[in-house]
Order: sequence, then structure tokens, then C-alpha cells
Amino acid sequence: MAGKKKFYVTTPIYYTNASIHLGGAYTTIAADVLSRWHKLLGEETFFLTGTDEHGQKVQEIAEQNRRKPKEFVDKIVAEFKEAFKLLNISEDNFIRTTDSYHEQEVKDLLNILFKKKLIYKGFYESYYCVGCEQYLTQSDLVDGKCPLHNRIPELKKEEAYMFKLSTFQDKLLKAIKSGKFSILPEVRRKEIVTFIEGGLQDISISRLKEKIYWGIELPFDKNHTAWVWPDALWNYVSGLRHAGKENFRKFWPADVQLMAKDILRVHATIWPALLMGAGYELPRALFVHGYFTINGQKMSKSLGNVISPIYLTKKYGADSVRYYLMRNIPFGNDGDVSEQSLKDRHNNELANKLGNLVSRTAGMCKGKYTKSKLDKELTSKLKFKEISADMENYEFDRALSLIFEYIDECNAYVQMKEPWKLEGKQKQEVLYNLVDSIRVISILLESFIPGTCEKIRGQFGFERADFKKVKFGLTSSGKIEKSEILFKKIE
RNA sequence: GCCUGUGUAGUUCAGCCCGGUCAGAACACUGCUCUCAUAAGGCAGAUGUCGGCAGUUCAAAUCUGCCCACAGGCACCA
Repeated sequence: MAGKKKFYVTTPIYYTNASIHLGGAYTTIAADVLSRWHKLLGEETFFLTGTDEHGQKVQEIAEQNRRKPKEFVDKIVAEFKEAFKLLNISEDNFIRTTDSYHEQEVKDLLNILFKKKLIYKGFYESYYCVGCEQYLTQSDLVDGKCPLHNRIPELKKEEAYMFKLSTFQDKLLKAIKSGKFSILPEVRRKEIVTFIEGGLQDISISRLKEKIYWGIELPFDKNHTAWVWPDALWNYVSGLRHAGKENFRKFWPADVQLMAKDILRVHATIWPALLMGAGYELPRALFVHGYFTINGQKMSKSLGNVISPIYLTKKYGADSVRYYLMRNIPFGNDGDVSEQSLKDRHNNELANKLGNLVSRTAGMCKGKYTKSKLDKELTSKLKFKEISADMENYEFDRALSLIFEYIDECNAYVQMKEPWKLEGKQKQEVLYNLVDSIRVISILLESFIPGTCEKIRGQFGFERADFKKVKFGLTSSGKIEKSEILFKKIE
């Protein structure tokens, strides 16, 4: 079977200065959905996620907690893994930037770039506010002053190794404009093109070790640790190569890398530049999703409206949370999230439509179903091609909406045929078409609500199947093992 | 300030690229109805001057201009 397609998807690695938040769970769910979908398409897939654990913030927070950084991040990482398990995430590797294989890969990268003279010793300049006792960024400043203390910060200069990002400006623009390195959605691509056209400056890729000891030591200078970029971004290479060199050859480059818009710029500039510098192919696409508001408000700790994905999952179940997030917000847009709308979708769509269809069908079958002829009037209403196209375009909400349209058709079909009034063959035929439809639906929904689809398979005795089996009439006669409620109503 | 977007029923949104059943879907609401099922399902209905003004056109939510409101971006915080 030569030429089998492959699919490599990544999430960003999450920073371990705090517990997992809903946004991170969302990105990871989306990546999981894509990975599972492509697997069902018959492709070989690799799905990477993980944690970014070095740097000043972690160092400081650990100190505040009177812990060693490693102890501190171990605890946070355990929470991430717990959350992903709860959410039924099927990653192939969970990389930690503190993993020794990763640290070695980063050193190798830095050596290569250093030898190619893409890294040179220079100075990192930044603004230091004596009042804040902190470094500020350009965007922190208002009229060139620290807005908190209303004073002009000192410009501090310290030795740092620099990466020649500026060298890559034209090559990057070319890659983006040609579509070789695609940035989605379109709005984000425009943003990046404008930014790069404004000119790329070299960036610092190290900090003095005496200041930031919690990082990877530069292989060519013990007094420096790697700054976040080479360390964090390189995970996409090291995390894949960890699964074996064969694997790396097979899966590289990434087919799509998901992220929220806050980290797009580094992923659209520094990241591809590091790859070009080290002689790697660029990822095919970056896909940028939006932010959430909670009940119309920005999510923030100070407002106290942060919703924990662990809380939601424990309360409503992984599949409801997964379904809700994928269905409620067009991927790539900002969107609003609320427990009420989650409940509404859980009750109306998962329980009343899908759950009830399965339940009433199983009930009418009275223990068995018999292979019969197909009713095209029903089965022709499934829009599999459109659903596939929506998935190709990352339009998860549309795909789900079309799948649920078919579920509606099935429910209407029951009403129209009134199988409880029928006998013998006529009745068998109606039930067969419903059972067969449920089988097809369960394959289509597998990526989104894997736990539920497994239950459906168990109930009807279906085999686990991929999209080759998304054809009607493939169900043979069978027994209903047991009847169970897929989604209990909430409140 | 500059650059990008968004503004359509109570709510969330589709439609806008390629002008003419385009005024839609879902939820919520109201009425009717089947009874296999998780008091679920089915059918029917009301709701909007498509942000504002002007222009192009036989015809504009759909194209153009201006205005208003909101959001995002404009480098070392990820």
C-alpha cells in the first residue's frame, strides 16, 4: 500500500505557570478531532501535544511556592494529563520541554544554527521599570512611560545571543504568499503578511543564566540559557522524532498546527525561520482559532469567570464538552461559551435527537434487527461529501450541523413510517434502515464523541469502522445487546 | 494614528466572493399531533425597516463611497 497519506497535527505546548484553562482544552480537543477524523479517512496520523516548562515565570512562581521548578511543573503537568485523559484525548506523544530528549534536540539545533552563523552574540535591550521591578514590553508602555508608575523606564542592555531572523524575511513572505506555508483563516494571513512586510528584526534567543537558570544551557556558552523560542517551538520536531527517525521521515512536515491567535506571530515568523535555518521543510498550515468570552464577558481571573475544563468535563461528560465546543463556535472565530448553552445543546441535540433516536430504535427492535432492503428516500439525505468538505476546511460546526440534520431526518422517518403500526417484513425494513443509519452516524460522530460511539457499537454489536464503511446497507442482521441511555438530561 | 475584520429575527449565526424565490436555520416561544422512545418525536406559526446615509443598477443584505459602533493586529509576555 504505497502512498498512504499521512497526517501530522500539533497543538501548542501549554505553559506550566498555571493550571489548564478552557482555551487549551479547546485547542487540544480540536486537534484530537482532526487526528481521529484523518485516521478514519484511512490515513496514518500523528498527534502531538505537551507542555512548555522553562522560563522566568515558572522559575518565579516556583520560588514563590517554595518549590523547585521541576517539582512545581511536575504537579501542573499531572493536571494537564489528567484533564486530557478525562477529555478522551488520543495524543501520540505528550512532550515536556524538560524531557531530556527534547533538551538534547534543542542543543543540537542551537549548534547547527551557531555553526551556520545564524546565531551571533549581541545585545538584548529592554525597558526596566524601577517601580515595577520588572521588564516591560513596548506594548506595556503608554506614551513611552510605565502606565503604573508614570515614569520613563530605563533602557537596559544585556548580552544575549541573537538569531538572524531578518535574513529570512523574503523567503518567508514567498512561502506564505505562494501558499506553501499557509496561514488560516485568511484574516490571520493578512495580518502576518503586513507584519513581515514591515520588516523583521533579529531576535534574542538566550538570557543570562544568572538571571534565568530554569532553562536549557546553550551548548556553546555556559553563561546563557535558551530563551523561550528555540526551546518551546522546537518541540514540534523533537516530539515527533522521539517516536523514531522513521516516524520523523514519515510524518514531517506537520500538516496543520493549531493555536490561538496570541502565539500566531512567533509561529509564523521565528518558527519557520528556525526550520529554514536548520534545513527543514516548513509546516503546510497553521490554523488559528479564536478566543472565548464567558456569558459575553472576557474570560479573566480578576472577573472570576474562568471555567475550568476539568470542572465542565466532570459535570457534563467528555463527549458533551467536546461536542459543545466544536459545535457552538465556528472554528477560527471568537465565540461565547456558557454553561446554559452547553446544557441546551446537551439536552436538545445529544439527548433528545441522537440519544432518543438510538433509544427508540433499539426499543422497537425488541432485541434484534434483520437485514432488509434500503430505503433511498431516507439514506439519500445524508450529505457525506459536504460533511467531508467542511472538515477539510476546519468547519467543524458545519459538519456537525449536517450530521445532525440527518439525525433529524431519521426521527422524521420514524414518524412518517410509524413502524409500531407495521408488522413483519415492512416493519423489519423500516427498523433496518434506522439501525443502518445509526451505524453510519456513529462512524461520522466518532471523532467528536468517541465515548458515545463506542457505546452505540456495543449496543448494536457494530464493528469499529472507518469511512470506507460510510455506505448504507453494510449492516448485517444482528442482536441488540443492551439498551442504555447515552445522554441523561440535565435538570 | 495606521492596518484588518465584524454589525442580519429575543439569542447564536448562515447567506454577501459569482447582485434577481435571500429575507433563512437553530434555540427559545405558541398551536396542533403521533405514542416506538430519555414527557422524547412529528407538523404548523409569529417575530427582522439585513448598523446608518448616499450612489451604481430594471433589480442590493449581496457591488461602490462616506459615517457610526464593536473587536483584533501594529515584535522579544507567552
